[in-house]
Amino acid sequence: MPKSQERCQEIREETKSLIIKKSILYFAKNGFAGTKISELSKHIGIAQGTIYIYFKSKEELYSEIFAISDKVCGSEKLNSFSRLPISAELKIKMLSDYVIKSLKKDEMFAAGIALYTQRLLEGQADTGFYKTTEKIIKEGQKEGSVVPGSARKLSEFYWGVVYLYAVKILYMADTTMITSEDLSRILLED
Amino acid sequence: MPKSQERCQEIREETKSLIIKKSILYFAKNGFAGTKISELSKHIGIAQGTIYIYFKSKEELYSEIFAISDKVCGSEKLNSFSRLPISAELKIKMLSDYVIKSLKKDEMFAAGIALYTQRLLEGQADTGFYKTTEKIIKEGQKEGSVVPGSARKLSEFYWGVVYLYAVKILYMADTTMITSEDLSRILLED
Amino acid sequence: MPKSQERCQEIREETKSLIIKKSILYFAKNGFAGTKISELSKHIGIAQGTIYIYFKSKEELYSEIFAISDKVCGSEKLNSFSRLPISAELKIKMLSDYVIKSLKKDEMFAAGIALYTQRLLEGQADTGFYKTTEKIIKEGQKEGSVVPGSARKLSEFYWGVVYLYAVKILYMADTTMITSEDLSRILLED
Amino acid sequence: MPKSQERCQEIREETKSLIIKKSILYFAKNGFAGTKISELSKHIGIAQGTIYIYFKSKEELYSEIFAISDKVCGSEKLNSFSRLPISAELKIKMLSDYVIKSLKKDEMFAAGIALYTQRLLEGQADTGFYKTTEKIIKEGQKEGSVVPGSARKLSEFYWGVVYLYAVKILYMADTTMITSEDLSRILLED
DNA sequence: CATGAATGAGTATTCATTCAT
DNA sequence: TATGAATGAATACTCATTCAT
Repeated sequence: MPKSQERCQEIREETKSLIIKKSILYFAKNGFAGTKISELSKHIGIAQGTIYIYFKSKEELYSEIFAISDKVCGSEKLNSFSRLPISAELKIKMLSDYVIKSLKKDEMFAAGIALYTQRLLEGQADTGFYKTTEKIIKEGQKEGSVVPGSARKLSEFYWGVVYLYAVKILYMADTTMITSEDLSRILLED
Repeated sequence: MPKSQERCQEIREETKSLIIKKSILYFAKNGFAGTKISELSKHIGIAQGTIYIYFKSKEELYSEIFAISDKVCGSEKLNSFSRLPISAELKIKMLSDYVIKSLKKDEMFAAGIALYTQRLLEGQADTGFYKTTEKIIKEGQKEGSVVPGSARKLSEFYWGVVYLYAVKILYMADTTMITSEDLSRILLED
Repeated sequence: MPKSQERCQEIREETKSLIIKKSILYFAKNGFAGTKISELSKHIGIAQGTIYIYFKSKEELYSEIFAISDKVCGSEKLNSFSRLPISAELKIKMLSDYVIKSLKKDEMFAAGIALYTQRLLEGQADTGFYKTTEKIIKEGQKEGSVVPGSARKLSEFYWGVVYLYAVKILYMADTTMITSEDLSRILLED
Repeated sequence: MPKSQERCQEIREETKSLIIKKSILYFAKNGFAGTKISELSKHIGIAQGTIYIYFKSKEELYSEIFAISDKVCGSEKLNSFSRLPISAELKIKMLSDYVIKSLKKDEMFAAGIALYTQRLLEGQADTGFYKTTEKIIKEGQKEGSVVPGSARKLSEFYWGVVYLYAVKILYMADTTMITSEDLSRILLED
C-alpha cells in the first residue's frame, strides 16, 4: 500500500513538473491572454482535462509558473555573487558570464527571465535581484569601476538588456547574442 | 438634404484616425490576444460596431496599426540623420537625443516602437531602420568613435534598449528613464 | 403653397413606389431573413435611412409588399376569367395563357406569385385565387373537360407549378419555361 | 484511464450525424439566413459550442448538409430505376411511386429534395438526376408513352413538382398531397 | 426629405472548464 | 488518474434602426 502510494505521488510530481516546464516556455512566448489551454495541452502532449487535475485554473497555473520562474532564474545564484569577497567589477563580470551562458544553454532560464520581467512591468512582482544588483553597482561606483549615475536606473538597464535577449531567444531561432563583455560594459567604465 | 460628400469623407477619416490612434496604445499595452473589442471601443469612446465599419476584423485593425506604427516611429527621421554631413559619433548622439525625447513626450512613439519590435520578434516585419543604424555604426567604427564588434549585433542591441524603455513607459507610470548619453554609450567608445 | 404640397406628395409617392417595386423582387429572391436593409437600399439606389422615412421597420415594408403582391399578381384578373360566360376549359386555357405570358414578360408578376405563395406556405395568407380556381375546376369536371380528383388538390397543384416557374425566373437567368399548354394539361383531360 | 480510441470515434460520428440529421430539416424549413445557431442547437438538443467542434462555421455546416442531401434524396435509387429492363412508362410509374411514398413517410427525404433544388436554383449544384430522368423521358417518347416536348423541360417540370410538394410537407402540417398517378401524369400520355 | 455614420441589441464563434467514461 | 467530448459564458461580429447634418 505505502509503496503504490509513493509511486502515485511520484507520477503526480512528474506530470505536474512536465506541465510546468512546458508551460513556462509557452506562457513566456505567448503571454497569458495569448495562451489557449487547448493549444498548450497539445504542446505539452496531454489532454486538456489533465491540466485541471493539477491546477484549479489557467490563472493558478500561471501563478505557479511565476513562483517557479523566480527560482529557475538567477535570484539565489545572483545573491551568491553578491556575497563573494571580491571586487564589484569581478562580481559584475562573473554575473554577466553566468547570465549570458545560462541564456544560451537553457531556454528555461530565458523563459524565467522573460516571465519575471513581464510581471515586473505589470507591477505584480518585487524587484528582488534588482536590489542586489544595485548594491553591487554602488560598491563598484565607490571602487571607481562602475559608471556614475543612479544605481537603480543602471540596475534596471542591466536587467532590461538581459530581458531583451531572453525574449529574442524565445522568439527567434537564430538570434544574434551579445557577449558577456557587452553586458558588463553597460555598468563598467572602460 | 444629403450631407456633403467632402464632409462625409472628413468624418470617416477623423473616426478612422481616432480608432487607430487610440488602438496603437491599447494594443501595445495589452497585446493582440489581451485586447477585447468591447473594452477597446469603450476606451476609444465609440460603439463596438463602429470599429467594424472601418476594419473588417480585429486582426485587420491590428495589421493596419502595425503599418501605421512604422511611420509613427522614427524610420524617416532616422534616415535623415544618416544622410547628414557630420561624423557618425554626432549622428548617434543626435539620434539618441531624438529617440529619448520622443519616448518621453510622445506615448504614441513609444507604442510605435513597441509594436514594431514585437512584430520584428515574430519575424513579420523587416529591419528597415536597423540597417540604417548598421551603416552609421560601420562609419563610426572607421572613425574610431564606435566600439568594435558586429555592426548588426550592435544595432540590434541599440534598438533593443530603445524597445525596452518604450515598453517600460507604456506599462509603468513612473518609470526611470535612461538619458540620451546612456543610450549613446551602447555604441560609443568613452 | 398647395402646389408645392402636391408636388411633395407626388415625390413621396414616387419614392415609396420605387422602394416597394424594387423590394418585391429582392424579398422574393432572398426571403425576409436573407434580406439585409443595407444591401436592399443599395439595390434600390437610396440611403438606408430613406427606407425608414416611408416604413417603420423592415417588417412593415415586408407586410406592405405582400399587400401589393396580392394586387400585382392575378387575383382580380383571375376572377374576371371566372365570371366570363365561357366553358371552364376555355377559362383554364385563357388563365394559363395569361399566367405564362405574365411570368415571361413581367418579373414583378413572378415576384408577386413567389411572395404570395411563400406566405401561403407559412400560413400567413388566405387562399383567395385558389378558391376561384377550385370553382372553375369543379365546373370543368361537370363539363368533363377537367380530370377527376379533389378540386382543392388540383388547384394547389396548378398554382404550385406556377410558383415553381416564378421562382425559377427569379433565380435563373436563362431558365426553361413551360408553355401555356403544359400548364393547362395539369387540369385538362387530353 | 483514457477512453478507448474506437469509442471516441463512435461518439464523434454519432454526434456529427445527429447534428446533420437535425440540421437538414431545420435549414430546409428556415433557410440559411433564417437559421440561428442558438435555436438550431436547442432544436438538436446540444450546446452551441458543440456544433463548432464538428463544423468550422454555420456556412460549412450548411454546405455539408447539401452534400448529404444529395445522398439522402433519390439519386442512386433513381439511377437504379433507369437501368431496369422495363418500359419507360413503368419506370416513371415506379419512380413516381417511390418518390411520393418517400415524401410521405420520410421528412428527411423531403428536406433533401428541398435543399437540393434550392441549391440548384442558385446554380450551385449539378443536375444529376435530372439527366437520368431525361433519358427515361426520351425512351418513353420513342415508345409513345410520354408526351412530346423537350425532355429537359419535362424533367425539370417533373422534379419541380416534387420540390413543390417537398416544400409543402416541410412547411404545412396537414397538406394535401398529389398521388403517384398525378405525378406520373406530368410525363405520361393518357 | 435624404443621407450615411453611429449605435447597440442580436447573432456567430471561441475557449476555459467540467464530467462521463 | 487520464481522456477528450460537451458545455456555456465570454468574446467577436452583424445588421436593423436612429439621428445629426
